[in-house]
Amino acid sequence: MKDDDAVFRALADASRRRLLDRLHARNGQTLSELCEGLEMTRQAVTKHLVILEEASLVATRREGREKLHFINPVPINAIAERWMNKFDHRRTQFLSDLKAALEADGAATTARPSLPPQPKRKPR
Amino acid sequence: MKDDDAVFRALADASRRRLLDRLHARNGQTLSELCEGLEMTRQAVTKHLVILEEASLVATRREGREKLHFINPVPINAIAERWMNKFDHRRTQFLSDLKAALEADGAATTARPSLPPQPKRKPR
DNA sequence: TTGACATGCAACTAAATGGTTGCATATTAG
DNA sequence: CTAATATGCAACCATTTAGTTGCATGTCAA
Repeated sequence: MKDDDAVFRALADASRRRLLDRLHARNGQTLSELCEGLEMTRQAVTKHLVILEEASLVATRREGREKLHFINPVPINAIAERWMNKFDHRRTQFLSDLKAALEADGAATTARPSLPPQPKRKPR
Repeated sequence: MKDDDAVFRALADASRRRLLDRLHARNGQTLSELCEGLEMTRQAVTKHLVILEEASLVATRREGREKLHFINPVPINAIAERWMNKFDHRRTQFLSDLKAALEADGAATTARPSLPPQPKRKPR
């Protein structure tokens, strides 16, 4: 699955996810419609949409002087499904690994994220 | 869901996804183990792992002089599930929108990505 | 036809990102 | 103890990225 990359990268940006949300709310919007109310230039939005297109997350059609944008649900579902399956059949295993790891006598970082800095033990 | 962002960004990089794959293959590996065979410095790998940790995709435990890394399947499943649901209940709608859009008399870009450049219609 | 509207293109900038090198520190094996 | 091993930290660098501005082009309505 080599061109997952484009999809992952496309989804990495919050503005682009917001654009997808907008299309999710109403499919087939024009560029200007998608720009409305965003604190971003039209050009910025254009660039985001291009990236979404290149990841095949959005398809476009020219309608006279305006460009309509449509969600393509396929790649996102494909990835979500693949990654879910990937982690799901081992999910309980991973969870018990994790639990064991965190409970072990070593104080896992992620479980206690904001511990005060441990006083450095005096060097030998 | 505000801290999806960290997860999406963490998953955006192919090296990090590869690290997750490695952990998926064998959970609880040390830093040096995770470095083996990668054409990347240990420091680079460390940075990637930190990003994965900050996204809570990986948890770590210190074991003597080595650091063990464990997959946390929760956030990735959460996101996958949420995005799948989001697009799934409208999936057929989106697909028919898409089909209609692509079939419309306008030649959609995404569907026919490598068309030869259309001869420009002569200007008025 | 003309002007307003919708989009496209290019050059530029600032900041984030992925990576490196060099050195410091902690732990374990002899 | 000492040396080898495992990791941590900081400064630095190159590239990518997200955004801007300015201008060009295409299309519609009056």
